[in-house]
Amino acid sequence: MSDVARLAGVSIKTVSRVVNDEPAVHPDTAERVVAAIEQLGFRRNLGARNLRRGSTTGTIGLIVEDVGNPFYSELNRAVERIATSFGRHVLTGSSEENSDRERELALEFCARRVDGILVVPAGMQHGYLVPEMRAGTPVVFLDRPAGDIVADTVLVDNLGGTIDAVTHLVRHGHRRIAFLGDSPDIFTAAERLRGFREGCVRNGVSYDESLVVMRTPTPETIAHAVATLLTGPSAATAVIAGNNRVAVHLLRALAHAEHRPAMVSFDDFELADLLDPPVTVVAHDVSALGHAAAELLFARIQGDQSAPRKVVLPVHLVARGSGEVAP
Amino acid sequence: MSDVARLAGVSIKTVSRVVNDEPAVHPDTAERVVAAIEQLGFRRNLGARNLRRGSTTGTIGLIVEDVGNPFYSELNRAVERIATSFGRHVLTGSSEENSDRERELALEFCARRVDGILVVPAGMQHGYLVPEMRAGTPVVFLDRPAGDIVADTVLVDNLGGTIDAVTHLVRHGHRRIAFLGDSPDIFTAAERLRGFREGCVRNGVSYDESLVVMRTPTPETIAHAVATLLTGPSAATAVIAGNNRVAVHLLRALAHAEHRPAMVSFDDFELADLLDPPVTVVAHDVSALGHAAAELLFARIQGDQSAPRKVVLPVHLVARGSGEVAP
DNA sequence: CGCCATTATGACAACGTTGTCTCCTCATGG
DNA sequence: CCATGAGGAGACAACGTTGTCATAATGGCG
Repeated sequence: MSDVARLAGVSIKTVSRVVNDEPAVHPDTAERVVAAIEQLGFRRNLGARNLRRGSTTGTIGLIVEDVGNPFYSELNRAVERIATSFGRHVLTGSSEENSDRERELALEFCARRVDGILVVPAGMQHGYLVPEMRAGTPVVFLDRPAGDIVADTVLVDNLGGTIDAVTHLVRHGHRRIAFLGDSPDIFTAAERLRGFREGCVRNGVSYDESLVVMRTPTPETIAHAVATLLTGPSAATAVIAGNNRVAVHLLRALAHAEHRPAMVSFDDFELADLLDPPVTVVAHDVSALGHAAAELLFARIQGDQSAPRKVVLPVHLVARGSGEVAP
Repeated sequence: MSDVARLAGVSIKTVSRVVNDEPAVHPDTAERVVAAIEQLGFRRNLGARNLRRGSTTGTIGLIVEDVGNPFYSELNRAVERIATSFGRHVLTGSSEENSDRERELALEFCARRVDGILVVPAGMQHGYLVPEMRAGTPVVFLDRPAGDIVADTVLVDNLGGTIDAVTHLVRHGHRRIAFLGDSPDIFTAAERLRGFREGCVRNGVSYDESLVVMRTPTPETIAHAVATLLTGPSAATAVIAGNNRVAVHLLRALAHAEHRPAMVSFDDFELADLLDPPVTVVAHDVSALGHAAAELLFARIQGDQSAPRKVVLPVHLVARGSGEVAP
């Protein structure tokens, strides 16, 4: 800036006035300054500006499990859309389902003075965020709740959705239903398992623990579950996939089976409607989840001091055929 | 920091020493300082730190068309992985295929003093980046080249891949092949169209412009193209989808047709292998694209001054069945 | 016992901006 | 001809850090 000032023959304050469109600068002076800026390729340093003005940095942090997972990238997009409408940018980070990494990212973002943080938590302990929140960085949890602190949270109806899935299958005559979920350490997985159990109870089907597998979905774990639970004379006649990753691996594991059992997937996923038969899913609006959480975050950023809110978004079962297969 | 200093009864410089793990601080003093930091929830301001040290901000910018598109989110993930290994964070932005928005994002990122920028360009004019690059912000273009400047670029072999697709279809007896591509303003779309034409020539098939549609893929535009080119007695017997968006819309438009023409998609996509018949694709390694571009960017950030590089990554045709349908 | 090297600490400036205050000039009106 | 005020511009401090240098207290050694 001082280079620009020297070249234009003015003080740096005048340059500052020009770049900030402040009034009371003579047009001729402004023109000289603009020319100098142009010539030197000057771009003001936003970091210094924010420091001096004590203003916000104009960024928010988003921590998810994996920005490459279509579920989270849709979330990312929804958040970005809201952020842009508030003139903010988004710093993203993947926790890789590792609570240390989550913590590291969150604290790093705070040190960068983001205006707020959206977290899909990996861990169950969030006490480390209390000082940051007290210091004025709002935090909103989404998809999963905070472990041990009270904070704004936006969830989907995991419990109800899974109950619906069970009910749907039972209505189509199934009594032996398997449940393949993600690691039970993950809130949504545990909650959906709870829904599965509750669904069994409500529908008068005995809950059979031997038909449940809760493990991080990989081609191997799912293939093994298929071999154990969905093969042979005592196989389950229907299966519920606990999330989109499980569903995809499950479909692949079943691709060459002579008979695909009835199936419902929690989470919709692209092309589910084009498979044969199309996959019945418990769908939820991922964009709505991102929107709701981001809107809540910006309300906090703009000073909303009301009590922490907990929002639960509805889900709905989309019957497409795979759940209607007779036992 | 001064609050911490006061509470600990030391100077702020000593606090600085403690938070930076500098030697020559008495253990007792350090302990008092740490306690004060703990008590006040102090977190150092990285913005101020970077300003004073003149060091990098530890962030890189990534501009893509849409962070929610699985293609770009996989790219995002690959970039993040490299960035993390270099201790950097990623600021992302979606240009929405709008060159003004791309420019706005890029200049904003520069003003934030990111260490470098990765751009999947939306526009064809990038002169605006020249001053920034001269000022020391490296820029690497990926998936598409810069419009009117010389810069590092990482592309995939669009031309060769589409030629392969045509060859594959011709080998299976097709002579009337349709091509559905994205808007011809997009480099990759134009390049793939060029590959289509070249493929026709090389395989002795007459290039028929009436079998080509180049438009932003939406359910409507694709349905219209299907009605026009893939229906009726003079319909093409095979079709090439110019990218994953086109492919998905195309599959949906064809879902209820009595007969699905032979098909090859440029870009692989999840579940392509599980459709009936599985979709033959021209696959390229999106992660490799992101990795290569990010590695190149970090080489520049670390001072590599060699001439701008242009990298073209190979693609390979994955035959799955949909391209093997007889005409 | 005095000197020097070492250790521990603080004062101060600087990073690149912007807010506040002050100063100067010139036109206007009485 | 002077008081008034508006318009234009600069000096200076401050934002929260850290690098440089200076200073004070310690201990070892001749």
